[in-house]
Amino acid sequence: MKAKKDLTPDAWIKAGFRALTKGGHQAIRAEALARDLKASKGSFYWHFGDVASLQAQMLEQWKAEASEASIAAVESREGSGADKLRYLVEIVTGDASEPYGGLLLEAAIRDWARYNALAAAMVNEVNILRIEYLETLFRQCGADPTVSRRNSIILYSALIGMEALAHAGLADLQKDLRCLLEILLDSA
Amino acid sequence: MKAKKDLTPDAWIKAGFRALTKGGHQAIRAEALARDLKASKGSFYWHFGDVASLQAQMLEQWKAEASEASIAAVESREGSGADKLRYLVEIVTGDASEPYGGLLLEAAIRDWARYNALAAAMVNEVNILRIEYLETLFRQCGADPTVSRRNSIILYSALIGMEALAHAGLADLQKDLRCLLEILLDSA
DNA sequence: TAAAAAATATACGGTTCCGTATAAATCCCA
DNA sequence: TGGGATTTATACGGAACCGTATATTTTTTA
Repeated sequence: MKAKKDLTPDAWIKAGFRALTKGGHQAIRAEALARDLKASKGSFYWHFGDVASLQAQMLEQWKAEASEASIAAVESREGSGADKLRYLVEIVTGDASEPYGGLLLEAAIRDWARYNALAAAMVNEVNILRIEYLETLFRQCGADPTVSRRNSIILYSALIGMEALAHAGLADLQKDLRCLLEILLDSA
Repeated sequence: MKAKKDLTPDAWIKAGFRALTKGGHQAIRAEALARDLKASKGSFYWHFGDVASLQAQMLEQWKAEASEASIAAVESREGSGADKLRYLVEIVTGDASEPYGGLLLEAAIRDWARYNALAAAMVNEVNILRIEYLETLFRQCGADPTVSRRNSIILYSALIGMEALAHAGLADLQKDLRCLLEILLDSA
């Protein structure tokens, strides 16, 4: 009468993200995930051809969500470009649901991208979309295209770098990034 | 007539840094390093008790060098605080002059720190020293302590983040960081 | 309700690594 | 030049993993 475990591919993908966040991309292993799900790797290999296939699906899923989530939240609000930028910073740095929001996962994926071409491609696509979106917001503040692009790169870079410092308490992600935003908005 | 290979501990440490830069911290493995050095792992285990011991020595060595190299180069020069900051940005983004392969190695160690307590401790120490040094330079520019600290964190964070973007050509490390520095210097 | 399909479990051979034990080579020096 | 110390190589057992092959169980359906 034991129920089938009903492991969907998505359950494995979620386990993959857990492993990735906790142990880095090398921790995404069929047998380790099976242990996590209290299943056997036979089950894993029924759903996926190999580990690389799971990883590819993880990256696809991340790309789809990472590109849209925050942007959609900001765009659903009315306000000036500066307001949207401020709100975006709050969302991205606040995000109390998970510890440091998706930033821990983001960092793990960024690390992954250093040693894997597919991950690098995905991260690059996401980076481009986000920077382009930031550009549009800075332009809405009246900055010219060159400055908008520069500001976007600076703000986005600082977010990435601050996350690493914030863990050790060296930076206050929310406060420091907010501060940088105001400096950039004033510098035009 | 074969000469003894005369592998010093340092040769293994250098091989460790090569592996780290190329494949991440998981690539620091006794047998892999032995292959790289065309030696056997028996030799490795004569010099080191285990892999963790090699890793610890790598981190110690990196910490010692990373804390001093750039700072010493800047301090050997005469000039205002702003001049020193500009020169520091040039040096650090120039990459080629950096010991141990520069920013790529740094990034690999930062990744390592996410999953290893000792690496995290070392990176934290280095971060603190660097940020404190940046603070002194900003104060020499006339900024008050609070602003100096904020600027230091922002500049340092942006360096870390931009390195990731620069690989894909999304950022021009030297140009964009130089630009940020000027914005920070003006914002006071 | 029995056969087919779907999902999971187990068993296997192969690879790579770890760390130890032991053998072999090389160097030093008395 | 020969024996002890140093350094490197080889051989071993054990662990974790991959991917496949083969049961076994559960669900569906005819």
